[in-house]
Amino acid sequence: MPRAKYQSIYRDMKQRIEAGERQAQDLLPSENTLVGFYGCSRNTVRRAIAALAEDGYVQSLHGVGVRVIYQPVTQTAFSMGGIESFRESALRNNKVPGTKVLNLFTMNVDDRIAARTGFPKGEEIYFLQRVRYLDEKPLILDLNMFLTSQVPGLTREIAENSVYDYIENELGMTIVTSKRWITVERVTELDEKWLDLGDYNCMAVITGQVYNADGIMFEYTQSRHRPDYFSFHDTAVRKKPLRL
Amino acid sequence: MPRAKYQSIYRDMKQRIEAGERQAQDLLPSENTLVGFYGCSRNTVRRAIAALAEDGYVQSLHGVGVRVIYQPVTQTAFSMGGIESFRESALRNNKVPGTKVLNLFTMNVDDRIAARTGFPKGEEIYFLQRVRYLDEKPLILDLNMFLTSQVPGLTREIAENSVYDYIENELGMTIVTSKRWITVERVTELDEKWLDLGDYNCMAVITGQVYNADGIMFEYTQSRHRPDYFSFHDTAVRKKPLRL
DNA sequence: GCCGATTTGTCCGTATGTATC
DNA sequence: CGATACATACGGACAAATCGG
Repeated sequence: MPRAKYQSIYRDMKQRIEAGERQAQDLLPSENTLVGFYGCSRNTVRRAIAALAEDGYVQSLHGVGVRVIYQPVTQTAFSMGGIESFRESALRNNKVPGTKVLNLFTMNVDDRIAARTGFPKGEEIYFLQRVRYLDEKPLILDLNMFLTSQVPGLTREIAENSVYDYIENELGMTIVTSKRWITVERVTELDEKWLDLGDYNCMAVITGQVYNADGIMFEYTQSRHRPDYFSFHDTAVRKKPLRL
Repeated sequence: MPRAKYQSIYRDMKQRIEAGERQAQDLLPSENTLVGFYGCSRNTVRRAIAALAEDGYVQSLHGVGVRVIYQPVTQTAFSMGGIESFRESALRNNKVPGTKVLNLFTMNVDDRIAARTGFPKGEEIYFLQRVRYLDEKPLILDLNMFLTSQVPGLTREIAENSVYDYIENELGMTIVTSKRWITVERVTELDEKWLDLGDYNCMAVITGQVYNADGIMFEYTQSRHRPDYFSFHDTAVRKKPLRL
């Protein structure tokens, strides 16, 4: 699968850390040692290490070594990170995913939608609304808009399973980048109608734009989560000590 | 400041994009062209491009080129991204920051705090609670715990300004990695006491652990945001099309 | 459909700088 | 000071994807 050498090294190192071969605070073998172990150049080892650092698994310490900072997570709520489909996230969290399609139709982008989503006015889009279940509980209200020119042939049946699976495997499109932002918004009538909210009057909302390999924004998403089952994870690396 | 060549190239390219020299959808000059322009090796150009891609400014397209996908953001709410101090974020968002210290004392980590934060039991910590203002409005309730062994000499005065500034510039400690997660929680009495919440019964909560260059988790943070002024941004790159 | 030019992706070897101990 | 380890940079080679003729 990972044809690139640095990727297989990255995966191997990652698995070793997850397996507990190196505990938090331990130093990895030096880069030069790893060069010998994996039979590759130092550049290649460094790429693998850089990828682990981005995942928050290790951190490089100049003149010292590479320290493991990975700690197994204690999972509670449904967590999302990276670009993942609902199905992928659900399975990663050991939940049984379910989907009910509320609406699926095509329409043209008007001024209001153009301003909100960033789609060009006049473009034809699919408008898709779904309720997402985890272990039978309705937790998420999803709104998706796809450019029909980019995602043709979308059906209710596909929407009930994985649209991303369809996009990537059937249409052969490559999803590359997504921009997302998280906000907290008031519950709407739709939220209350389809989800079990108790007395919460807020929802956790993930809004996003997804770009394909052509650099075209082909999807706009809004995912409204029940607050008590929402968790978003992130690891960040401080680049430059900003001076203010 | 950026002594590394690839960083100054990164900054230059970034500024040019922000200045509108290249619009979204445009292709950058090819890597080889940039090698000539900046007088460096191809690897160095590629590092700068990789950094721009992580920022969501460009995306590389195999066999095609590097496409600009940066679009100037329409700022509404207060946004936080990367590892930034409150002051840094506030200034970046053109707001006037203010701080009121509610509590600052030392204590020892008990079982309950150890379980919640990940600090070792028995360690001495600073316990700091603050209200954060933006343009005079109380919007954020901050809770910080610092290992006193790592952040000695913390005073009320420092807490009223930037603790991070103190840590990095006075103590000379380098902040490297942070893990954060975002959740939505019910309002507490403290939230209601110090913030103007209207009838919101939820808060956006950013919880995080911060590691220094020694790989020691020296800070635990909980930042409780008023929902209508909360926004968290993220760009993600899909690495491998997961097969399920 | 094939071929060749262009462009990005991967990998290597080497040299030098810099931080730590 | 010297040894070790990571950081940066260069130059070259080949692979893989894209696009036009």
